[in-house]
Order: sequence, then C-alpha cells, then structure tokens
Amino acid sequence: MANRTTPASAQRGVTMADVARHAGVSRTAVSFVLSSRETASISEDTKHRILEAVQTLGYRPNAGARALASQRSDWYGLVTEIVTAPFAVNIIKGAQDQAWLDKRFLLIASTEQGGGRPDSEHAGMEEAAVEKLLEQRVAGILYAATWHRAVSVPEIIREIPTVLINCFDAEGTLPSIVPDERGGGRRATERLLAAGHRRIGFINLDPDIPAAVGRLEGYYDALATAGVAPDPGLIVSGHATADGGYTAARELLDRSGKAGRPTALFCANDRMAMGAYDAIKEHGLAIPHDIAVIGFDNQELIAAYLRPKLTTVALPFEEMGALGVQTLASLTAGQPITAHQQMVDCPLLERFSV
Amino acid sequence: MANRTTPASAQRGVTMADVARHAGVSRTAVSFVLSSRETASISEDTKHRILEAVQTLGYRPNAGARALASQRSDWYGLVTEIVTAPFAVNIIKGAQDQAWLDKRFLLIASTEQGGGRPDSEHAGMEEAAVEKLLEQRVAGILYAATWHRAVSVPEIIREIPTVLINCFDAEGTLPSIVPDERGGGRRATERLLAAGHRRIGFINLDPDIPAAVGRLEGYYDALATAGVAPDPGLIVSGHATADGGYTAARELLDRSGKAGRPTALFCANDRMAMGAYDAIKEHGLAIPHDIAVIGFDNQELIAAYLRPKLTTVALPFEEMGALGVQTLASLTAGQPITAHQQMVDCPLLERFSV
DNA sequence: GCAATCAACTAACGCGCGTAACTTAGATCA
DNA sequence: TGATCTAAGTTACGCGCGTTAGTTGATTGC
Repeated sequence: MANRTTPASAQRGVTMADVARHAGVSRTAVSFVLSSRETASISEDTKHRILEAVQTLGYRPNAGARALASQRSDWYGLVTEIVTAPFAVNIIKGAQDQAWLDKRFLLIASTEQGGGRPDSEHAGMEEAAVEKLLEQRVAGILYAATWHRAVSVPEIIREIPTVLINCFDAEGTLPSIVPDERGGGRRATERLLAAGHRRIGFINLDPDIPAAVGRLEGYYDALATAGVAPDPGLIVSGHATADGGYTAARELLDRSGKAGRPTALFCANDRMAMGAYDAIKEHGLAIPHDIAVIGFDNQELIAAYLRPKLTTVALPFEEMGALGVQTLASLTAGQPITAHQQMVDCPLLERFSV
Repeated sequence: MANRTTPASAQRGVTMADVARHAGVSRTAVSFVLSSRETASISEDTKHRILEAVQTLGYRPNAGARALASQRSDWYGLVTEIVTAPFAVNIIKGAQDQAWLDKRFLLIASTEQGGGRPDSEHAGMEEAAVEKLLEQRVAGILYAATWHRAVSVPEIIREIPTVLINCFDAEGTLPSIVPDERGGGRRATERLLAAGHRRIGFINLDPDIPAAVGRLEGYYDALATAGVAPDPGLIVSGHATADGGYTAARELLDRSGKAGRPTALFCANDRMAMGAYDAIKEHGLAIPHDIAVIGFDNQELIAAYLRPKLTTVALPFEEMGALGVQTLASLTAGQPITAHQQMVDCPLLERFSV
C-alpha cells in the first residue's frame, strides 16, 4: 500500500518560488496570478501552467508573510469576557461567521480567567489582551461584553479601529452596537395587550442597568399606545435569578390591588420567568390559560425547555456580532461610520406561554 | 490640554531598527536583548539603554515577522462546531486560558454555519477551516466536538500535530481527550447509594452513544460494588430533552414493580432531569424528601436554577480544553505522547436534590 | 612581548511574499 | 524603415525580524 500519510504538500515549505520554478516562470508572475491583479498581464496559457503547479505541489500561501509584505492583515481581534458566559457566546458566533464570509480571521482574547478577580486586575488583563492583539497586527478590534452596559476600555485600544458590542463607552467616542431594549420591551407588552391582557405585571431587573431602563420604557410605551394606564403596583424589581423571579411573582400574585391580580407577567429575563413559573404553578394557576408569561433574553436552555415553552424576546447576539464585524470592516476601509451607536432589534419569539 | 489620543507608539511601525538607532546600537543587539538570549553577551549598561528605548518609543514586536523569521508560530488552531453550542463552550475557555498561560494564541475556526447543512457540506467546511488554519501556519490543531462521540476528521489535518477533544477518531490514530463517563456514572450512583437509596431509577440517553454506554456501566459498577442487584425495570431510555425526561420519569413513577417505585432517579442529563422534576412534582412528591434526583452534564443554566438546585455530575469541559492545549504543546515540542486517549474525571457537584 | 582568549558587540543573510520599476519581443503606425 | 506602443513578463527592493558568522578592542597566560 502506498504511503498515504502525506501528499506532496505536507513537506513544510512549498513556497511561491517552488511553484515558479515548477511552472517555469518568475516568482512575480506567480504572485500576480494568485492575487489576481488585473493590471498585470499574464497570458491564459502561463496562468494555467501556474495554477496547475500550485495544484500539484500543494502550495499553500503563508498568511504571515503576506501580511508582512503587504502591510495589512486579515485579522480582527475580539477581546471579551464572554468566552465563559454561555449566555452571550453567540456574539462570537455571529462575528466569527461574518468574518469567515469576509475571509478574515478572528483572534479571540479572553479577559476572564479564574474566578472573582478584582476590577483592577481585570483591567490589567484587558490591557494585556489588547497589547497582545496589537502585536499580532490585527486590523481592528471588537470589544464585546456579556451584558449591555457602559464599559471603560483600555486606552491603547484607541490606537486602532475599534467597535464595541453589547456595550458602549461612557464618553461615547467609540462606535458601538447595542440591543434595542426599549423596542423589545414594547414588543413583548404589545403581544400581551394583543392577547387581551390589561393588567400586566412587570418584573424588572436592577433598575440601574440599561436593560432595565429600556425594557421598562418599552413597557410604558406599549401601554400608552394602547391607552392603558400603568399601575405602579404591578411593577416590581427582583434579583436577576430564578429565586428572584419566584419571590417577585409571588408578591404580584398575592397582591390583590384595586383590580385584582395581573393576568399576565412580563419578566425582564428568562431566569426570573423560570422562577415565576414555579410561583404560578404553586398558586394552582395554569400557563397560559390562567396567566400569560413573557420572558426576555431567550436563553435557549431555559426558554425552550420550560413547560410550557416560554415566549420571550431574544437578544440579537448573533446579529450584533455580525454587524460588529461589518462595522469594523467599513472602519478599517476608511469609510466613515454613519451612526455612532447602532441598535439592533430584539425580536419576539412566540412559544406557548401566551 | 495636551493631545492625549496617541502616545509615540501609535504611529504604526516602530521597528527594532528604530529602537536600535535610538539606543545607539545595532539591530542585532536589540534582538538579542528582547529575546533574552543567554549565549549572546550584552553589557548591563547597553541592555538598559535598549530597554529604555523600547519603553520611550513604545516599541511593539511584530508577531508575524517574528514567526516568519523564526519559522515557528505562537498559534494553535481550534476547529470546532461548538462555537454556537453554549453547552460545550467551556472547552474553548479552558483551551484559551491555557494557551494564554503558554503565551500562545488560539485561532478559532467555526465549522458550524447556518442551520441544518448536510453532512457532506459540513465536512467541506471542516476541510476549508483546516486549510485556512494551515495557511496561518499554526503550530498545531485542536479539534473539539460538542458531544462525546467518534468523528472523522479531514485528512489534511494529519499534516500537523492534532489533538481531539471530547471526541475520538474511529481509527484511534490521533491523541484524544474525553470525559470519563463511566467514572461519572459510578460517582453519581455511589452518592445515591450513600444516601441510603437502593431502588435507583436510571433514565438513559440514546443507548448507542458513548455517554450512554459509559454512564450506564458506571451505574452498574456502583450497584455491583454495593451488592445491590440491578433491576432492569428501573432502567429506561428517553429522548434527551425535558419532555423525554418527563415521559421517562412518569413511566418509572407509575410503575409499581416488584418493590414499588424508585426512591431516587439518576438522569443521564440535566435536561431530562428538568423534565423529571415536573413529573415528580405532578406526582405530589417532594425533592429530595420523597425522591432524590441526580443529573449529568452540569448545564449551569438548568442545574443551578432548578428548584431545588440540581445535584449533578459535571462534564470537565474546561479541563479537557486545557489538557488539550498541554498535550498539543508536548506534541509540537516533539515529545512523544504517553497515552493515546486521556480520560478526564467527571466530578460530582453537590447541590440540593439528594 | 606576543599569541590566545574573551566580552561585547555588528554585518549580512534569509524567512515568504507584495509591488514598483524595468525589460523585451512582437505589433502598429506614419 | 524607424519610432512607438503594448502584451507578457522579470529584476530588485523591502516588509520586520532571527540568527550565523564574523569583528574589534581589551585582558590574560607564559
């Protein structure tokens, strides 16, 4: 049996010079053909000979050398804390896929390591990560956060084109891409209103964060448009966990305000919705028959496995990642950015809890 | 106010030559100092001058040029389908962290794009991904799977050092790292036995996959060691979903075999445990008072948010990722690999369902 | 007092490639 | 027929760096 381990290409170092020699042309000709320059004129015949040589020798371009010679690179850096957080990992996927389409590579630098470092140390890691990426001569940097918030980026990041994803810098000097929380909140509330609900409880997150602010605004927007007066008694804040949702839901269900208990619950995230499910079931109520529930975030592992499956608003992680790469591409191409902060829609995913 | 945008370093292209000029030495001297070669002798004085020049000029080495000149690279490629699957993403984290410690970069190539491609197309994507990584001249490749199984890797991957993570090749010719399913199954069952349970139901996955085989073997191991005769009536297979777990659990609970219903349930994954919880609650039973439950996989989003929180066996994703990088490091260093298949322990995480 | 040693460097080459500037043989034109 | 132009290439340089093979002046050994 023939030696099947390695085609000719395996012997490291088939270079353009080898291809040139094999095709009987100069190295430059090979370069011209491979980079398909229109300005240079190479006859169809030799072009064909060269491509054939490439094939038989198993030539593989050396991306590093190419970057060195051409003074530009095919790489974007992605610095992020989200590698661990299964939550927002789809940002990576979106960015990765888009980068792949653009024939670019993503160098991912994780800034989260070991548990519970102090902030100062984390900042140091971020700077180190950016430094490393700059050493790789990336063409630009994506900076992605686990949850939508204001961040302070290391200063050196400003040396090259940068796009923030799922976060924004307090000064507002860097282009950023964030979810349209408000639109999502409106959409969810509208859905409940459309189902005939008028007393809609809202279980909110820590009211200081952008997600809470936006989602609540959207809730108000929808009520206002529908001409329903908001009832402050229907709005509570809870810990962003299943337990928090459980407690908050009990509070709302026990409460018999001026017009009785809510007939629907809009939970500002899916984990809280998970807890709310428990509270509702303990109350002997059925979802969605007795009470409707809508979540937020679309954490698949929760939303798709709750019984009944949870109708929820999705955070557009993948889209944000892709848009980030696109934005970075225009930035590095020198095109001016139209909007400094781009918002991406949060679509409603209909399942069976409404 | 001074122009704060850019330190000297920002002007792209502070090279070693610049540093040398600034320090009044040859470029070679700079190179020697920066790569801290012991063989070369540079006086403390000039060494200091050089480092100072590096500092004031903001010199940053060019990783690409370095790789080109030294004929080796700081990169490992990670080709995987798991970018999307929040599930096994910790493999990436483990690998990333370990690579960072080794001062190496991970180039991640996702092979999963758009939904539901046919297998053939997926294979094509994998080959393209590997090809791209080879163009980057990575020093080695990690190939990681979402779930533990046999895979067939693209042939070109054999051109360079490769380590499989969470999977193995059918021929067994590549070093691989997999979870110790059997040990995990044993550990879970032992825990239930230690809690006094003797009738332990086992809800298994599709019995053909390695995870199902191993976990069941572990279950038998523990029973045998404890001198408990296995009851075939206590073992069922279900769909690997919450619904599947729900159905399977009902079946076990309704069944009043020779010795009544099981007092504990070992579910071969957490999603099924989630469904089992529902079935148990519908039966009016309390966890863990009336019946204990143990899961497998430690899907945080489920296990940590179920009420009560689920005791489960963790898949050592992070460890496998880290071990993968370590193994690859020894491979690329030319050291022979001791074991062709390395197994990593699956620890039991105690929560409140036992 | 002179060869041998050594510390402290430097000159020069090449890694694989992009690219501007030049060459050459044939076609075109006045 | 000589000048001009073009197609089809080639020569030569440099990207930033690692590395080998020197070079140079001071010190040592006898």
